[in-house]
Amino acid sequence: MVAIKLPDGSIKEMEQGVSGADIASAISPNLAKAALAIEINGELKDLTTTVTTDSTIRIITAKDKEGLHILRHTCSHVMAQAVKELWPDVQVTIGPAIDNGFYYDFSRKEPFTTEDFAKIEARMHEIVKRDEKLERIIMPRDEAIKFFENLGEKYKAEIIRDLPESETISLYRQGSFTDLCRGPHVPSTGKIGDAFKLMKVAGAYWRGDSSKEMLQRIYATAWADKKDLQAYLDMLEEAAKRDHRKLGREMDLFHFEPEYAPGAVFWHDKGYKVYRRLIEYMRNRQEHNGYIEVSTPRVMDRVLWETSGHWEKYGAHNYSGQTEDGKWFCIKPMNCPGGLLVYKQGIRSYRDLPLRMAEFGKVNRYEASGSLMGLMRVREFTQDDAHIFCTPEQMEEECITTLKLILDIYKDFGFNEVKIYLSTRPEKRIGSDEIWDLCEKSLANALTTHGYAFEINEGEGAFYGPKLEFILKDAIGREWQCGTIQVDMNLPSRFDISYIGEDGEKHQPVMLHRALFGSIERFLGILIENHAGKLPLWLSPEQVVVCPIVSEFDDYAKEVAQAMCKAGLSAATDLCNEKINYKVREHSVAKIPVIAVVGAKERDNRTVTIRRIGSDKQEVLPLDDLIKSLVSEAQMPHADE
RNA sequence: GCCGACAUAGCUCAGUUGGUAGAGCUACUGAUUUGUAAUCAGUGGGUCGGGAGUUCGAGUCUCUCUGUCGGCACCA
Repeated sequence: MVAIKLPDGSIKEMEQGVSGADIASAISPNLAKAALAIEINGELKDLTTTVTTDSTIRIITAKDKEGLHILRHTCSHVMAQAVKELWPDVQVTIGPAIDNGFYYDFSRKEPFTTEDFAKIEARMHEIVKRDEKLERIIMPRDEAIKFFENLGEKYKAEIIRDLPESETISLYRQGSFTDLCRGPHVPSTGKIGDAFKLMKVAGAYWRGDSSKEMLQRIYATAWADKKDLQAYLDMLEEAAKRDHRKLGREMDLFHFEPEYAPGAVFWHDKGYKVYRRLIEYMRNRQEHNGYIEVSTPRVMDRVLWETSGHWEKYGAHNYSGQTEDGKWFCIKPMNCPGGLLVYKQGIRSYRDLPLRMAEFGKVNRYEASGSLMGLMRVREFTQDDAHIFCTPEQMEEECITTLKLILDIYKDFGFNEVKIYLSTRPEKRIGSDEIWDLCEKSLANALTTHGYAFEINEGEGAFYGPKLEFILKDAIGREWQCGTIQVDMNLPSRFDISYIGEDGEKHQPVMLHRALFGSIERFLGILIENHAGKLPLWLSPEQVVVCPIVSEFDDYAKEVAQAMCKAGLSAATDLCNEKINYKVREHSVAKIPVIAVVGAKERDNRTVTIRRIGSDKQEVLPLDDLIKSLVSEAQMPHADE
């Protein structure tokens, strides 16, 4: 007998060799039906796995995060099976579960079309109905390679060849389809249900390597039930409505000129107001947190980037050209050399450190055409950049101070959930392993000792040093990378900067790069999507529009708007000859935060009826009170620090 | 950059098997003076992304360039 410990703490004595399925049945028939897998001593296993020693177990269903993941993974096998049944000459590669669903990469000459989706889905439903058992097969490596080669599946054979010798080779078979897979999987295809949907087809490189051939990836979404599926589809629809490119046009914030300036923003009056407001906010926060601000040239000699090492790595992505005198200039892709040259003016003492040097620098990078995306990825953008020069001893504290400032600033924009990643040394890098060890450790230490949770992004650091990355979660759960703090062990030596220490000797300072918004353009895009265009009052380019019911009240409307403007609000009037319904619709679409309506009642009582964006409630307020409360609401956070 | 889809009026889109471009909204003009998401009527607006080819004839077919979208790769 073995002792089976269940999640509620109870212990069941069961026969040795009892399977996960047996345990589920012993607990309840409903659980047996819902069971997808079993967790034995923290490890996820197939339901057919037998328990031979005393163990703590948990039966996994589609209600569990892990269960859904397994269901999606099996669903990807079902999709591959469907594709193989329909087009036997297609080769299969990999098909993992991902957030919200799964994908599978296929190798096939003809492109899959969305018309094929209906066929594939129909076949998948058929396979689910067949309720084929998934069988785990362990195979010796050579035999497995031969097995897949005989099937003509060269990608699978390649994967097995590259697996470490120690790895057990497991295959999963359902009906006529067998796939190389670690597992675990649901016991039979019937468990998948019908809450899945093929979403899109896209290209993807074999093994994620752009030098290798391109495969066809089919993305699909899968859920425990139809209700969850529908909720997900609704969320996507909601996200599409928030698309900043669409809202940017509707709100008259900015536009692009794909022909003349691909990937560069033309800010309109209103959009530029928000842009300036963001800088104003950041400038204020920086000034109160010990920063100085500089401005350095946008066009500088290419030699600077050769010195920094960036030319070698990113030369092709720079905008540059030769002038008549034979010099080769470069539009700056980053602000660092400018900052360094400012630092190098005069002799720095340890007393000057930490020196926090900010710059709202406009930079240009020739990003790959396929990577451009609205405001989120552009070829010309403004960094809220800063370089912090400090002594090695100050580094940890500077990191923490900066980190605290970042989190505090995000809060002002309503982002309370922020993930922190520590990105460690990439394959291609400079600097000795000892220095990398030191920098990575001190970043990790700083986080741990101050109680910040973080995850490691293996190999994702910059070539010159590790970095912390800050990822915001927006109102509909999407994640956006914004701020970063980077330790630079490259530039201080390459530009030979120094400070005079207490000992009277020259020392090399540590250099930190940090950006909190990251790019003003991108951050603004994120704000638009997060708020679905309904920016908070303090960021809104137009805060109030005053609409008279009929032209008789134009004068009062003007008076109201004037009083508001005088109080520092941005208020306009809409005196056009339209019904109030039309005006309300018009300004709601334009996302004006406050629509103020005035008619006889209002004029006679010196009141205003307001309607806030996103609400259909009306509120009547005395003019003076309204102005007072709007002025206070429109106050920029920390304005009075 | 790579794979796929797409590019028609300011915006959203229609345009049958190739036969010479259409709607709604916007804009403009007029009427209407209206109490919380579209008042009515009229008018204007397009070398169908650029270039080349096939054809008697191309928005429609082919090639090419540019760009956009969805991914991949990249992201100092």
